[in-house]
Amino acid sequence: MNGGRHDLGKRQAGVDRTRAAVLTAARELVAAGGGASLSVGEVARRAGVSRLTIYNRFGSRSGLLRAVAGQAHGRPVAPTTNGAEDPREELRNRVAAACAMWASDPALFRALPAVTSSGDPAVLKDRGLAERLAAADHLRPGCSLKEAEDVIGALTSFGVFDRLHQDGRRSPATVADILMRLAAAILNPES
Amino acid sequence: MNGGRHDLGKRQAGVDRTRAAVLTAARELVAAGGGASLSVGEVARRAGVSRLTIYNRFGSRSGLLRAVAGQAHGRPVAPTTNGAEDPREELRNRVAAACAMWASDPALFRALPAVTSSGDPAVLKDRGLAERLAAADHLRPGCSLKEAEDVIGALTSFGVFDRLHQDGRRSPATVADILMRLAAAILNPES
DNA sequence: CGCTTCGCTTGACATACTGTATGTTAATCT
DNA sequence: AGATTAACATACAGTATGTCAAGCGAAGCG
Repeated sequence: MNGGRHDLGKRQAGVDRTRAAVLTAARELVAAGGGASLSVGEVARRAGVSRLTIYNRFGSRSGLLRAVAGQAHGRPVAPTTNGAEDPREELRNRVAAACAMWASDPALFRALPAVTSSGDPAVLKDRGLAERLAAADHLRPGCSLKEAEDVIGALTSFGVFDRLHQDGRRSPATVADILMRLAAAILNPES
Repeated sequence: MNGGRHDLGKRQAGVDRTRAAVLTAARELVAAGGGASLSVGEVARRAGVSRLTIYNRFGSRSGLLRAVAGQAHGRPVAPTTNGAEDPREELRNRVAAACAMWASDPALFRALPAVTSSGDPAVLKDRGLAERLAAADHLRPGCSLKEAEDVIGALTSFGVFDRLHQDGRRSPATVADILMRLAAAILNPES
């Protein structure tokens, strides 16, 4: 016996559609500002499903919000432009990718931390980037590996982007330029 | 007529003590992580007052949390070391003051935005600082006034400090040094 | 001293949300 | 056909926020 597990077959499509509808509704409501004061019933009403269905799919209110956060942080906007030969080029790609991601739905990312109660989970944790910069001798003398990592993490965080983005008055590309000028503080000035 | 207002006299001390006890209890509970899931009853129990007293003082749960945020952001840690003659020195003081403030209770500031649902209210808005830097020709050529302001705001935000502070593994002074190196990106390189 | 004011308390109450339990319906798979 | 599963409705316990009414006690007033 396969554990009594049934093959859902055609019904799986309906299940996925239901799950997607719930996640979309929850994401919209979170982005609309109702982050902390979001009720499961409201999500159910907007998604056109029963409240119990949400509990069956996601277990609890926290589970639902965690799923929203996971979905938001898991969708890469840029086609993962890694693999550049020059680590400094990789850094620029990394900064640009972060800006593009945050710009894709600022309201959502602004409301998410109030919901997940765990700081930005290092959306794109590139621990290797700082090491590659150091290996290529591109780090400013006296700048430790840990400092480089933390500075990159801080500069690519949503909070920094959001302040520089200014509700769209600056383009994501302009923000990325500013961030790269700031990131120069950890780079080797010569060449 | 003074509106029939009674002079509280000695009782005013008790009122202030009650208010302070409530605010302290709420601040501790918020810092303890119960930011979003904080109940008025829990605060009342910890403060040793009635739940209704909190409603009388602060009107509502939101009012209480707003009072906590206002108190936290309103207490200057450094004796407002403004008035330096060199704007660049003023910038350093500003960065150091921000670091000292955030370091005074990181857990509280970490939990606050999840509660006030309004981003950091620009704790120390020094609009004049960027203008003084520009007037003294200390801004990097091509760096607009708005960019300077926003970069200063971003670098002195709690989120950036918290990432660099690393739960105390870096001292606030070290964090301030890193931030000053980053801030050099908006300063005029010559002299 | 009598009286009033005002902060604070207790108790009860209406409403809303979370999470669980029970049972039903309809669709799909074996 | 029979088993299985997603989704449904209803009801329930527990807890949260706010509101209302009545009362106590300390400090002020005449």
